[in-house]
Amino acid sequence: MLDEFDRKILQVLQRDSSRTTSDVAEHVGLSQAPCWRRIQRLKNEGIIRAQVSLVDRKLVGLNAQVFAQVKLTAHGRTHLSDFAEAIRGFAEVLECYVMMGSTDFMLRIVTKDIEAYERFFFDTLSKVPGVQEITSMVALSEIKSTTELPLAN
Amino acid sequence: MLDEFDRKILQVLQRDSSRTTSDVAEHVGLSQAPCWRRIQRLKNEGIIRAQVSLVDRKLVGLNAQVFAQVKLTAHGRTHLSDFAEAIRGFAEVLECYVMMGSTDFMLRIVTKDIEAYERFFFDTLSKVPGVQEITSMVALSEIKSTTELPLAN
DNA sequence: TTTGAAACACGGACCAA
DNA sequence: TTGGTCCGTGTTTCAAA
Repeated sequence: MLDEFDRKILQVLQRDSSRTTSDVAEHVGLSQAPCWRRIQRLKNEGIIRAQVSLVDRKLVGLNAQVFAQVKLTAHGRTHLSDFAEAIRGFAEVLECYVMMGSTDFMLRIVTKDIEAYERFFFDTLSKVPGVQEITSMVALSEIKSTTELPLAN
Repeated sequence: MLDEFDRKILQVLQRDSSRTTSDVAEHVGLSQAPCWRRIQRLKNEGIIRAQVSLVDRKLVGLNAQVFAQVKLTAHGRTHLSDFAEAIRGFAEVLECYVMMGSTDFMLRIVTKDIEAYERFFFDTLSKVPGVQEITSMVALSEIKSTTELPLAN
């Protein structure tokens, strides 16, 4: 579905989407027009989902990062979409995955500091209907954090 | 450090950075030139770290997502930067955080399928010097996944 | 592949609050 | 100091020929 050109285009753009079409074209070994058409197609097909600015977490004062493992009650599991809906509404939760195994969900949560997490934990997350147990794991520092998917092949 | 205008600009751009300066300006209640100057400043100060395209993981055939908790040996912990260096070199590892508490690291890993993860696990991750124990947690589905930091205030 | 019109980024000059 | 309003130049997009 993706040929070598597409992959190279995506590799460039998921590193820096501010580069011009001709710049990308030169880098992947195409001329400007066909490269532009490919990028359009990748956008139309949803393969390029969005083009966003990445903001430095620390520089805007969001110093706390916590992973939370959430278990639902038996009743909560039968109303999973309610839980999902609630989670999507929390700006502090950047990621939430349904997990295989003993814990039901894995969340990555970002707040100003640990006190702010504590408030989010007690006032918001623990009050979501169906939540049985939450295990919080505080991240101390970041070794790697990227949005680049591994597209090499 | 960030006033109301800056915050609004960042909110818009971390959702869609393809919008034009005048478009952003109108949205935040500024005119084009001062808005442009602010965006430049945010880039220069590193608050806007990068501008990237987000690629749909499933549509490019990366179907497996795994969280791995890694513990190091006592010796490994004294050579933490070697471990960090190795991790940064693995394209499959999108995120890696140093954790507080019993597990040393939390990794988010993306591969084509579970078999590919298995290979990465045995052939690569478990062979990194200093690694003592790895607990793998497979993610089944995604409830939320965003790069938008919570900037409301 | 080339071309061209329209839109846009970029950045200076200058004034007003 | 920061925003507003001009202005021009050069680049980029995008859809034609």
